[in-house]
Amino acid sequence: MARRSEHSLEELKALVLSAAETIVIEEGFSALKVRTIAMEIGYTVGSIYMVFTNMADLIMHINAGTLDAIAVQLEQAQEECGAEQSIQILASSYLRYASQNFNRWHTVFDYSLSVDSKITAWYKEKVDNVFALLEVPFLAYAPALSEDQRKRAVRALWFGVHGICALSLKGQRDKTDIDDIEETLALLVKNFMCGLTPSP
Amino acid sequence: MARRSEHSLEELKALVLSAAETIVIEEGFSALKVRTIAMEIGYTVGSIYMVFTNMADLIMHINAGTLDAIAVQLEQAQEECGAEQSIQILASSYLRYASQNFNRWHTVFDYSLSVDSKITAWYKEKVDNVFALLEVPFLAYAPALSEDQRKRAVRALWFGVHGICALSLKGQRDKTDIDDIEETLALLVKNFMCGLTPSP
DNA sequence: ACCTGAACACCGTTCAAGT
DNA sequence: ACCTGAACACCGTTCAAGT
Repeated sequence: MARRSEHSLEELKALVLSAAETIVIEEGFSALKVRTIAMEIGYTVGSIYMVFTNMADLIMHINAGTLDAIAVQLEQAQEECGAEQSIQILASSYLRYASQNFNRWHTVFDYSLSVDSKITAWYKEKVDNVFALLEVPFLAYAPALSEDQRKRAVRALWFGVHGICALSLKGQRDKTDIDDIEETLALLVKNFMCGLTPSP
Repeated sequence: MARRSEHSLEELKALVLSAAETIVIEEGFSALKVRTIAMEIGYTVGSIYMVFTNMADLIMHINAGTLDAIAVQLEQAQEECGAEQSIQILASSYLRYASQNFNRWHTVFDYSLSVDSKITAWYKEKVDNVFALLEVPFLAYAPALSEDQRKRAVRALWFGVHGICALSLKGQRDKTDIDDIEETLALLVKNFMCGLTPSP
């Protein structure tokens, strides 16, 4: 065989990425294997290494797509309302995304721990993009804060929101569970915002 | 060979667990392999399966020890002071443990995701034990809260504290980094506590 | 009864060989 | 130039065989 040339390298890369995303979404990160991807797209294992340097590279691209999807979800959630409610809505939206796309969402944080400083600039940009979305309502809520103070406040609250999502979404996830997590999330946001501006 | 009988099964189990803990502490979870453990204690792979049903079982025992160590660290940190400062100290102590024992600490949360509802009662008890420690200062700080409200507040703040530790401790961890994380942690705690009791 | 170690069914990655 | 697939160096787990 060899020399099929049915797809360009770019097309092949897209095929691999798409198949890999489907596997992660449907079966989770632990089900992602080179041989499975190859079978799924009708190529052999070697071909995957033509378009991705290794699994870590492929996973980083999967996670980049997830970060984009998270940004889209957060953008869509924006409404005309007060700054505190904006932040509440962003937190709820983040929880909703994490809950409805658990495997995909989880892979982002599962993986970045094993990367060891190989995070590229374009990837970091996608992370920053999500954080930039979160900063907006903070600017409206507490305009008196310095940029450093605001960035720290965003980090504190958002890492906190993520922590609640991550640790809460481990067990079974039915509708009542999600409502309960959302209530915990709302408590964190409410208390935090209250402390951020003692005299509104 | 065979029939060495140099150690009882209990002693063997302790040997395996101790060697495994050392590997996790020194090289991290990803370096933990049955063959390495076996070599380290002078037995062969098969012996490990005499005392642990599989790797998941062994890891759960490693994590149980880590949870105990966290509880000890939090207990030792207790001081004679106000309730809010107590919580600040607990949060700092948790960060200190996570930072100084990163590999071991990280394994607890790395792993529990892949367990799939196989968490035994005695393990859950160790988790509850840590949470019980955290509840104490909340009882002093906001005695008016119902038990449900207090438990939710503890979850909200502590999952938040954990989130900050987990996401912040990924990059390089030098002393200035830790100070920065501690400041973020303190902001979360301060704001949260302020919101918890609007009129103290 | 205790312990071995070969065997099995997996992994990710490479690269000489084909067209 | 593109693609294969055998080969390599790993994994966790099992279990017939030894003493």
